[in-house]
Amino acid sequence: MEKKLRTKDKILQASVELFNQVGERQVTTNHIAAHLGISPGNLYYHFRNKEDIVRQIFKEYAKLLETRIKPPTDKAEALDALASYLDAVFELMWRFHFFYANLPDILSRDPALQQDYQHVQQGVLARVTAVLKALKQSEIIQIEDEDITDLAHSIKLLVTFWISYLKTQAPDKDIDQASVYQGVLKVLLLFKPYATAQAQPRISRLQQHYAALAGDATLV
Amino acid sequence: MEKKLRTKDKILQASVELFNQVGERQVTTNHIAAHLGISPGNLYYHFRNKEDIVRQIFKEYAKLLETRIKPPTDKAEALDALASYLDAVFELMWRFHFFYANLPDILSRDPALQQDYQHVQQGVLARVTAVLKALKQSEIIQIEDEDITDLAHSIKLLVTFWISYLKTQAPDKDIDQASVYQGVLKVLLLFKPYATAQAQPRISRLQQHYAALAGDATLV
DNA sequence: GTCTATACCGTGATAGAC
DNA sequence: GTCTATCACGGTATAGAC
Repeated sequence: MEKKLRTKDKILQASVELFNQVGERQVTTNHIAAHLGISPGNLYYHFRNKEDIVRQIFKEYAKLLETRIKPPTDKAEALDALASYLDAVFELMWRFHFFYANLPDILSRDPALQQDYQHVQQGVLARVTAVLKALKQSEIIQIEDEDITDLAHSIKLLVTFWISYLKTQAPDKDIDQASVYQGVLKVLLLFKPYATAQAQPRISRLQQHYAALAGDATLV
Repeated sequence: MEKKLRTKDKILQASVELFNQVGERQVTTNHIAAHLGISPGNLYYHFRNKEDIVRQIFKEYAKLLETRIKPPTDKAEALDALASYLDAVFELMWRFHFFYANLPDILSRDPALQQDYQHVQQGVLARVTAVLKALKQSEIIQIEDEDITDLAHSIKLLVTFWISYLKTQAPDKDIDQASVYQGVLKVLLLFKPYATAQAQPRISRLQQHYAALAGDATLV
């Protein structure tokens, strides 16, 4: 199956790889072509320019986001919805972490991508809000309605810039799965002060689950 | 007084101006020189390269940070210490917002700056932690000791990337003072769930204070 | 200290042969 | 579809005159 990738797909796949490894900004179309052993001209046959490549990668990302993060269906288990949400966040953050490492820069160079991004983000905000409301309804957290949107934004900001934060704190250390899980853990900690007494143990268990995956790495 | 600026200082001052206006990445040494009506060669007489300029600007920033954010002296008024801290954060965020708009990118291009930054950040973390402990001691917030460091990191992350977050949400809107104050307000909201019942009204007042400064702008 | 002129290089992108 | 040229451009940086 892998052998049957068309050049176009190989370019996309190699791009994600290189972007994640050394950062989107540092990777040029020449690098991508060289990495694949094809000519720059060939790359330009398949894509108009580098932005075009990034945009298509984002499309793939957005598609995954949509399929993986479903709105909570039944009110039965809000905490399960949260967990599945966190898993999805982790997966996407890891798979496309180059994107998270320099988001403002990437967006500022491509108005079209900006549009797409903002559209996706509106959906994300709605879903986060929905999860929060479900958690409140299930009496897992106790929060005033007017604070929900703010908390949702805080969560979104934390998720969006967790990788960037890591890079500012320890630029030499490569991003690995454990460090991404640390971000998931931090999100959980934003909830903690809102947790009801009865939900405390369940949240603690979730916390331990992700703590195990995050390893014992400590921030500098 | 202004007229007596030496060329070197004029370059620094113009650089900050341009960086804030259009972003550090887009501004070249040529732009800076042209903006001042001097030759590129002249600029290179005063600075080795652009990184050198950015580094010196950071030094100025770090100096201000140190003089403006003093560790809380007496335990008498922890909440005052917090307020003065928030004011200082605002001032620096506003004055050097180009720096906050693309931190990972700027740092990744200059290992020397990275070093300086990390050193400064260690001090910041210590001070935030000290303020949090003082707030706990004054019974303004209620928090477990083991959570303090995590909260400090969350606050630091929020402050560091607030401008970046704004830019991802609404890239076309220019950063103004009100939008920076919205970030200050968000920091305050991170505290809210930890506030003791007795401190609630005082925190609310602080909140209103910054809300007024932040205007009624709403996030997209 | 300041200028002009210039060399150098990487990047993005295209034309035209195969 | 793919390759081999090849270019224009902009940014960095330096040399040498004033």
